Amino acid sequence: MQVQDTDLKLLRIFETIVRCGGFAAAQPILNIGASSISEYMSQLETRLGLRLCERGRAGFRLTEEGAELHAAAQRLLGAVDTFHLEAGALRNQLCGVLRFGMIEATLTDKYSPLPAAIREFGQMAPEVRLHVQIDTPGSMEQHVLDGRLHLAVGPFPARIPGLDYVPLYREEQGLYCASTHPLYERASGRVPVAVLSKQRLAARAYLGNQELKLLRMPQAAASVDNVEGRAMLILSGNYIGFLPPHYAQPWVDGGLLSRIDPEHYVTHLDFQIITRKGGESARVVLAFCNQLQVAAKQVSRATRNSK
Amino acid sequence: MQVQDTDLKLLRIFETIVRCGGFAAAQPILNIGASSISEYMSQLETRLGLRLCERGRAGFRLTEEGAELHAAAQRLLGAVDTFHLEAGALRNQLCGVLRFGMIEATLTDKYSPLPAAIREFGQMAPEVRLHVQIDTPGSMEQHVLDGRLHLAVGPFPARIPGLDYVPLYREEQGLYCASTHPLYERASGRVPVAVLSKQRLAARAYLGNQELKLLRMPQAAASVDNVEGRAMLILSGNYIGFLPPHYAQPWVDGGLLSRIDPEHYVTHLDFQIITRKGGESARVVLAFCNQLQVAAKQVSRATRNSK
DNA sequence: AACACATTTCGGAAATTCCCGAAGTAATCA
DNA sequence: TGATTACTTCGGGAATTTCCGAAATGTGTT
Repeated sequence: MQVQDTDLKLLRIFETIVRCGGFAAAQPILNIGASSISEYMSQLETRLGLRLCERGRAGFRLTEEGAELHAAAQRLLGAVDTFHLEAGALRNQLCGVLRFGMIEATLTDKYSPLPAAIREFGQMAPEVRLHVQIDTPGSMEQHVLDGRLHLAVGPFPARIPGLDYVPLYREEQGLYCASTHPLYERASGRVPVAVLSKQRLAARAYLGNQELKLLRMPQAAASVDNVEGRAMLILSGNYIGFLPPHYAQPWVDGGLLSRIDPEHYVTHLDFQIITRKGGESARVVLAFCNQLQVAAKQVSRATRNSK
Repeated sequence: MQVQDTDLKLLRIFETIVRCGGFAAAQPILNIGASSISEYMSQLETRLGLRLCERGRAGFRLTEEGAELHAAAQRLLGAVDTFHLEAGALRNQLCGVLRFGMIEATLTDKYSPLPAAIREFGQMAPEVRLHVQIDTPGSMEQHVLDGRLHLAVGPFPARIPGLDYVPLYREEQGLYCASTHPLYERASGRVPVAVLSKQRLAARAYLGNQELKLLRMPQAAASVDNVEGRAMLILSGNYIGFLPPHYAQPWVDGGLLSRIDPEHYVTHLDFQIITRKGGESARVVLAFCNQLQVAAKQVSRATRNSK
């Protein structure tokens, strides 16, 4: 096989099919007929000498090799986007596709600088298209390292050499329990650590044992990196867990959740920007990082004033 | 502009032209007519909206943007090669283009594991084509980081986070002066540091002040990363400097160079393999690294036995 | 068994790409 | 000044690519 110029098109088509989860779903997006899609896919498989996916009436499923090739294709297409950004920068134009990652449940945080930064950046560089990906910190670190993402925003407790970290803002984290939980009645008052440490905690895997140490627990009863999943476990009444207040508020208002001892159990998650070290970042990436930092400062100033 | 599939071909052509140093020289290598080359280049320039090079009877010269775009193109083409290696590995075949870098003047070193490793690797993976680049350590570090090279072999005194270092072998370094140098007559005997430190040293920039410290010198009289250039300065009679004995030997035999106090001024350069950290290295890269290590062990064993 | 659905195969028309040679231009060399 | 070199422009034919629709295939569903 030879990765020739034409193969880029095949890879792009493959990537879209995977993203859509099947030929049929990709058809309107690729805007070509079903027969063409089928032909391109078998062409790609022939070139690679690999079966990439099972398909047919039974449904669409990537083979193991298909999944790996998909990751490799994303890295390559990421490199193409990076080239595009760099070429645009040489023309003193900001254009191309900026790929960035963020963790979920930051949308409802009114202190998040992301919306403001995106608005400003969009006005400054209307030619730049954004590709946003919602993912876990660990996965985003990987993707920034291998070029699939240009940058990512989230809490990154580990410090990976090869990445640059820039502090951005903090998000408050409160400890919550459900109305059906034994602690619910006494939640608003003082709750000693000794009591807490006997509870079952739904912890975040990506924070390591940070949460456990704070609550003096030996181990987590459950670990979920997803906020929605964690909220579900807490709402079940079997677990306590940390949530961002802005996310928990609707349930607190509805009487389904209560914050446990807000005086004593406040922690903060430090949100950072990560970018790849070494590879001379395209100007667009720098511009966006800059916008993020400016927005973060504005938000924090506004917050202080309103207090 | 859009980086479309076709543009990869244009970039490849551009890269070849730059490597050849002109349209005319690239013509036989690309195997297409002069008119086609000209058309492709203006097509690329139009797409990018940039003038990439000056050409004409006056000679070929990259513009500033052209040079930057060339680097960006190399990174992109490097990513394509990497994809190719990864795709080949999924098929359990070792194929594609392996890009590796080395410093000059290791060819004449009979203790270098490179020739043996390349021979073995070539038999093991005949489908893999090698792209070899001779460069300075600093530049190779950069190129491994940004994906233009898969690995490099050389002395890397700095430890850059984001790179993996594997020790490979050591190269002896002797201190030399020319027959026209004041020290020549007494070179073979004991030469105190106090005398040496008054000499003018042709040092290697990439070693920092490592050589200077050894000789107790405040600063280098000249710095050249190139062995040939350093040899030239030493042969001029105005400088002393370190050279690998295998490289200096022909001049020593011809009475033009002499090694200074070999008993006391022996140093070693530790050659290492560098690869990129994090990006899951293609199996081919790992296989080649492995071959290098095996060859290094064999060479060192053979050396010990012959002593 | 009949049907619906997702994909594949096939043939072919339209569009595009590839690349050449001939003629032209501009700068240097003799 | 004229020859030479290095590239550019233009026209056009051959080859390839692109993509469609019609028919075929195979597999779950009813």
